[in-house]
Amino acid sequence: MSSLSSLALFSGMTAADSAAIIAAGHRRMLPKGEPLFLHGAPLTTCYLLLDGAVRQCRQTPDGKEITLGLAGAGNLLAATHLFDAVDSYQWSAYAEKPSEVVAFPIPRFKQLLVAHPALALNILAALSQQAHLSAVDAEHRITLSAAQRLACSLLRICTLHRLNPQHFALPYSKSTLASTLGMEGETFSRSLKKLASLGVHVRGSQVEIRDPHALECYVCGHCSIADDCTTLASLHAGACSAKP
Amino acid sequence: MSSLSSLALFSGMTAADSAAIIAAGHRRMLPKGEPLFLHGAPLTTCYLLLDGAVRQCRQTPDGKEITLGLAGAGNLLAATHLFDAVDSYQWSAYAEKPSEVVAFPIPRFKQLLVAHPALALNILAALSQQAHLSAVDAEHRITLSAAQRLACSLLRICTLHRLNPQHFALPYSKSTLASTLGMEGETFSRSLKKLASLGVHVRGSQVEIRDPHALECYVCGHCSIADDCTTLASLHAGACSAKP
DNA sequence: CGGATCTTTGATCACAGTCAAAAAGCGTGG
DNA sequence: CCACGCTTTTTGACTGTGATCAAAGATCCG
Repeated sequence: MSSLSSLALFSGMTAADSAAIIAAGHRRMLPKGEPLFLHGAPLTTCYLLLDGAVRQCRQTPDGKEITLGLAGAGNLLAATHLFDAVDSYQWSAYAEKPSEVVAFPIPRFKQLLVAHPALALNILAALSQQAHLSAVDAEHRITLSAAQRLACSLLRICTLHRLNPQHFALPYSKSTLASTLGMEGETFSRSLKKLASLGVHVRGSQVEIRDPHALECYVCGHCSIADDCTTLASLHAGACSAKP
Repeated sequence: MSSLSSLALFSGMTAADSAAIIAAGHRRMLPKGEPLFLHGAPLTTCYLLLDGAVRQCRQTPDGKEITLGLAGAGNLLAATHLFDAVDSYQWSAYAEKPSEVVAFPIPRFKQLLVAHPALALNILAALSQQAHLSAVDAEHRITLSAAQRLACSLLRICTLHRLNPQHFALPYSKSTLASTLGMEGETFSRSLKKLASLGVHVRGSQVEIRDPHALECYVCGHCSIADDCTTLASLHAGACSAKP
């Protein structure tokens, strides 16, 4: 990794400290599609994702799969289990792209938490933010249509990856994105169609959002947390705007 | 309150310590229907619910209300905001029944956290558990039908309130329960009908679950976290079984 | 070029939301 | 004890959305 210090997990820490923490784990490459851990397996290790992407999911007894979320570089995986009183993984994690992780035995990582209070605080902040996001997500599933959720997701992708909404490539396959949004591939495809009238044009993985503001009106006017939406805030701040 | 020590928040602490914590806040009675705090208001206070029930909810700009959850005695309200970096409440809270709360100014409460590490750990455990529950809930909304979610909720009510499934009274109005489950009153009513064929009989607020095990099969066979379901575990342990 | 996977399109269906109206509870006051 | 008005719950008819199944197009990669 070029810069560990850019990871939120290490914010407010010295380069020496973050390097020492990384050194306490084992680096490992994970080919695409490989599991990092499996639902129900004994809980031994938590992982810091340095590069790539990991999909976390769960299966019901009757065979349906639910995608819980997609983790990117800088995310800590199975972090909630540090404070949980469980002894097995509560879901599975698979590499969505070839990924690089650092594996920490959980007891070892707990020692690190004690030794580095800033690390513990960063993790708490991340967990809290994540809880926030999943609450927003749950609400979206109730109040928004599939097309609106898709639109929200497109905007979020732009801000998160610092992409230019006027022209960018989807960072994941459409079916992966669909499952992240909790919808079927067919619905995803049809929803994209609906957004065409709002100036969203798609060819393959290339996306063009003619008027991000129009999309925003289409979505955020129905969202109860629009006031505190980080995506919205950075859109307005021009974090991913093309026009200089 | 008869016994503070029975609250999960104070588990592992001396009676003197928990009394001292309580003494740091202001006790207050809240009549039914009154707001405890409102979405968007400046974040000043967190609350410990000693008795009664509080419904937490949010409104979308176009007027829909989403119930986030129902808190009972022993719950800490706005606790996530202790670790969040927000300065206003992210949702509203209203007394569902006449309730008794202890109000803590947030800076004061943070001091208490430092002074009583056990308190901080209990709160973390509660937050973690709550995150877990809301994840389960989100999944249920995707994978289960309204009738199945209702059945799950009935079983959970029995275990949580230590009620006898063969004969108990609903602790909240049907419309409140419906909104907790994220469904309309009409759907709730119709779903109750569907459960009749599984031995669930309702007259007014009196419920009779002839065969809890049958209900369990109806629900949990489709749930990906059935293995680790606390409701299920206590059902099997006979925590609320009538037969001695 | 050929085979595999991913995506789109079409047709159909089931579920829960909506609107409207009837029925059941419930507390109040005569 | 009953009649009254109010709220909550139930029932009915209808609608919209997204899931499902099936098949046709794209796209990718050897």
